[in-house]
Amino acid sequence: MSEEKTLDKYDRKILAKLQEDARITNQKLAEEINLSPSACLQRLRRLEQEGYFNSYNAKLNLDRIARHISCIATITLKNHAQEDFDAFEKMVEEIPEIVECYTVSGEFDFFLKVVCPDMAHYLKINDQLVRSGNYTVTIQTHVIMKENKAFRGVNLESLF
Amino acid sequence: MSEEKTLDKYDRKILAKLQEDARITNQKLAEEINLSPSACLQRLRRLEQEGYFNSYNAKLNLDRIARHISCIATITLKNHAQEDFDAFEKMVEEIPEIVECYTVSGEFDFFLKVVCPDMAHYLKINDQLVRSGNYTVTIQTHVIMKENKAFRGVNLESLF
DNA sequence: CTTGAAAAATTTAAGAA
DNA sequence: TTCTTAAATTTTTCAAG
Repeated sequence: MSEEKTLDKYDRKILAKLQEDARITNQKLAEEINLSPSACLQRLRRLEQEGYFNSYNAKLNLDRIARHISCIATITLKNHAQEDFDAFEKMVEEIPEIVECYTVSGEFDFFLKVVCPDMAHYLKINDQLVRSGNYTVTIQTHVIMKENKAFRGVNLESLF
Repeated sequence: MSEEKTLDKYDRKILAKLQEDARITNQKLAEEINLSPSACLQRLRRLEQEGYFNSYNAKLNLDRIARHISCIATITLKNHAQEDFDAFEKMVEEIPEIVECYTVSGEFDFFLKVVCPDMAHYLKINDQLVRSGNYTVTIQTHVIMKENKAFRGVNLESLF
């Protein structure tokens, strides 16, 4: 089987490099970590096979592409039965403008990130979240005014 | 110059596909959008040149890689002079465990996402944010218990 | 845009450390 | 095992049309 070995320094470098640049060629990757291309490719395929990568995504420069607003919403459900959570999560899944959703501890139940063409559009989604279903929610909206630090991967050094 | 033309349907498909799979080969990409490989590559290079992509990132399956916790923190500065914002943003920039930071409207000034090996480590960062500098902040921490929807790009359909 | 040829990268297979 | 080398395949890139 191909399971549960610890990651050595080459594996970690491969993970780190691909976080930074998912479109790097295997050949450049191999060169940067001092392995032959075929050994590097073999490791990459093994890591992929074993589920170390969730996805490879291009991050678009939305400002260049279309007028839009991004919001972070905090959500508090009125009732906390499992079915209330399930219903809310199902709704979230079906709304494509909601690009991220987390269940959290503390004052709120969920954090959402929503990307919309404009505020009118956002308000429709807000209404949909508040009214649809038989659960009741409290929503606080925070418009993103500046992205000070965009997600470009975690610092693996600080996790090992 | 190579500026300010509107995106046609091929361009949009290229952007959408690369959001979904940043490591797709140009050949497969060309096939999926019904263009010849060379025409497709020419468009991709032009889009890159014109700044439509911010980055290409592999999303790691952190659960598979190392024990860790992720938190969302809401931040409120006590003083709102420009220098207070600048000082806080500078500190955020220097802490690698902070993987995202947004300036927002509403009740809070910032949202942070933080990835740490454990809660003890998180508390150190919390202290660093509260004490360092001559600004004062209020921090509320929300531990992420479940990632209901991971970011895999925006729905371009809803923006056009 | 397309074709088609040259250059580069990926993938596979054989064998060494 | 995991690596390296080297050959076969595939992809990328470039030059015309």
